[in-house]
Amino acid sequence: MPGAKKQKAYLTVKEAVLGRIRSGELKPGDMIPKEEDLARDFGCARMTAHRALRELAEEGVIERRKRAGSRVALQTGRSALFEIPRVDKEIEATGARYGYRLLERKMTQPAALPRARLELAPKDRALKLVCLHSASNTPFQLEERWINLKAIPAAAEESFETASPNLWLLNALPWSEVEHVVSALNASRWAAEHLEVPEGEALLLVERRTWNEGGVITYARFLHPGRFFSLTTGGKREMAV
Amino acid sequence: MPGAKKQKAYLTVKEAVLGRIRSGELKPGDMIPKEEDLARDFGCARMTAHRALRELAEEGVIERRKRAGSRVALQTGRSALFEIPRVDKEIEATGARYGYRLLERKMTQPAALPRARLELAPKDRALKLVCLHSASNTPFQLEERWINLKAIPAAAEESFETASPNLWLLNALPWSEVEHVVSALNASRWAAEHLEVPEGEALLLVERRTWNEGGVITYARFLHPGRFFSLTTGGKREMAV
DNA sequence: TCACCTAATATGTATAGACATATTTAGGCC
DNA sequence: GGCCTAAATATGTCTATACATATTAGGTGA
Repeated sequence: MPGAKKQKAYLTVKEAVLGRIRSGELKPGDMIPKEEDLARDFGCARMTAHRALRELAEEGVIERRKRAGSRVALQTGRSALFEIPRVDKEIEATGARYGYRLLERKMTQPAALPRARLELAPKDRALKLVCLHSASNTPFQLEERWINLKAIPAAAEESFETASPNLWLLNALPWSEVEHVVSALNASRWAAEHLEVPEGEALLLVERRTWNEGGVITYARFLHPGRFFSLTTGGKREMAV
Repeated sequence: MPGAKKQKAYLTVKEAVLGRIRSGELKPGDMIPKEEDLARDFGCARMTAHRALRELAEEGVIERRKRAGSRVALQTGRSALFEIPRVDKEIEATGARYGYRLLERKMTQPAALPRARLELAPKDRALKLVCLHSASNTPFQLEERWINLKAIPAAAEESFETASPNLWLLNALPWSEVEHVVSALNASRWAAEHLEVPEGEALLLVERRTWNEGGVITYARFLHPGRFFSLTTGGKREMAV
């Protein structure tokens, strides 16, 4: 064919199999030809067919077992992946001006909930910060953060007047594991004032904990007006081609 | 070493590099040895080192460019991945009894918002369903769904009295693309009654659209009491080993 | 019949070598 | 100096082959 351009062989195989699944020719539970057959059919090496199927398995489209072969995955309606956008990038992407303000900074014995999240002993102290992120002077995110000083003593020396805790911690820490939990709650009087919304307004709450080898480093609560913030995924996005 | 068990070579390389990043030895922006050197250092083939680095790149830990080499990724605080659990599985996992009830079913010209989401013409009709999912008689999820009958005429014949639209559509459709949007909103009187929460309570709203080659098949709004439903990710989870 | 062993089979990992591709560097020309 | 070209280089893909590993199927004997 004149217009046909050469494609990566493993993508050719991958898309062919995916196409047969999407068209309905192969239904959930159906067997997929074995690597050897695919290789023969498409005129490629088994390793090439193997890569195609491996990626489909990593994406959850098919399920594979040694000796038993490969089948179309059963739970098509399985978990969707979401992304939490970075606040500053998100704001700047819309053309708005990103603003940051430190509202509170104190060394304190955290309340029961943050203390439990930080896995601290009852009398331990932590650094509490409250910050407001805004887009062109409109409040966008209210951040409450507790930092475990035993994990990063250096944080006690930092004012956080201009640098957001998030950025500072990213530079200060070598690496870490993260946990996120998303839920909804009604705006307290305090949150409502800072976010400039009515009391009781529905807010999206993102809680984040970050770990080191040593234990929990920081626990943060991000509050967003529901109308401003959403997590999105998918959107007719095709597989990477 | 006596206790040392043989590990997959590509994981040995992958974890070694990841360890140097986590320990802080390699910081964001730092160069990573080229595949050839890693292969020599670890006594493996270049393909093996290649796979280790490829996976790290797929996970976003490092960034790679031809000729320019590989570096530790800059934005460590980048997007987190979330999972939306499947309602029925989620409920049954807690030991509770999953319940489903159809509250409403009618053929209608959808309101402006759902019509726009379905990308329908002004006079087009769609099938509207309202369903309640519950866990041991406690309302858990209120589902409003619109189905594009031009995309699946067969839906008009289905009562949906016992089978939830989600399951029915999964069986009826060959394959599809999906978009999700998550946000928070205050419970309307109507939603509050069905979910048995006070009016104005913060709810988590998940909107979902599903596509075919033909276009949008269905648009659904899932409402959850904020206290009941949360999306989680991470949780000190280590890389797949 | 059933427990157990063995063979067959499909996927999983590893290797070495080849060529393709993108990008930077260096050289040469004006 | 500025611009173009060519070489150098690191990653990306592909092949062919080999062996490892998990699982199923079949057979064997108590």
